[in-house]
Amino acid sequence: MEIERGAVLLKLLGDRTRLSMFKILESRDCCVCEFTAIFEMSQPAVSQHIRKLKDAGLVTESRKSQWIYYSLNKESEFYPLMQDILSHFPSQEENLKNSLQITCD
Amino acid sequence: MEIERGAVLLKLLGDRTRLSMFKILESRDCCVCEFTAIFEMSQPAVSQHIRKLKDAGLVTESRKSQWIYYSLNKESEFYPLMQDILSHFPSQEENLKNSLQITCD
DNA sequence: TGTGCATATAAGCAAATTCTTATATACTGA
DNA sequence: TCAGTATATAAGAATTTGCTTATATGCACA
Repeated sequence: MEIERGAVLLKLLGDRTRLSMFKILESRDCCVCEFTAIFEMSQPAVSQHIRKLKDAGLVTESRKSQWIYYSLNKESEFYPLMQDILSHFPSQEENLKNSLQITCD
Repeated sequence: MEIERGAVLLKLLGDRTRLSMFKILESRDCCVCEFTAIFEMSQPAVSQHIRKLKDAGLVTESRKSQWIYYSLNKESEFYPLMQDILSHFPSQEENLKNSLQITCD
């Protein structure tokens, strides 16, 4: 992988919120409203983070009626590196628990 | 490793110049004047990048008369992750060649 | 068709980032 | 001790980032 392009990926992962998002997406797909609950962050803020990931081809979206679920894009040239990086971090179960009572359905 | 602290490392690596520096330091120690030649970048700019790496404990320095050589800090808690990341990138031999005629000595 | 919820996007702002130039410090060797 | 080289640091400017608030779009369901 090119240094130039790799640096872009690493910069995207180099943000607390986005890194957590990735780690969560590693274990299950999520929609925006879940992230707003998990991170106690405004909906536009979450959408803007996701936009960056989508623009870089790191995540894919699939609409399920009102909701849009985001997943890690396993086809991305960055996916192997992403996996390696994520393996160094603990699962974000705690964060997920925080949002259990607010899960959208 | 904590997400919070990991994001700091990834942000530091998420810069084209610093990522190249890391990759070069993986194969050999370097001093500031070499980096200025390799990257065709001003000396203060290089020093400021290195300062960030040093502050995060990612590199160590050792003075050799006039020159200060920087090395990857193998004792850093981040070192295993750094290694994993760097393994995805090609060696920076080309950049090193560019500076061969300018090596300081 | 109209209302409500989920999401996207735009515009604006404050803070962070990355340079620049200027200057200070540390070492070497005549 | 002085001149030259290597490096660090400070201050300032331009750019980028990550939020905010306001508004638009898309879908579901009565």
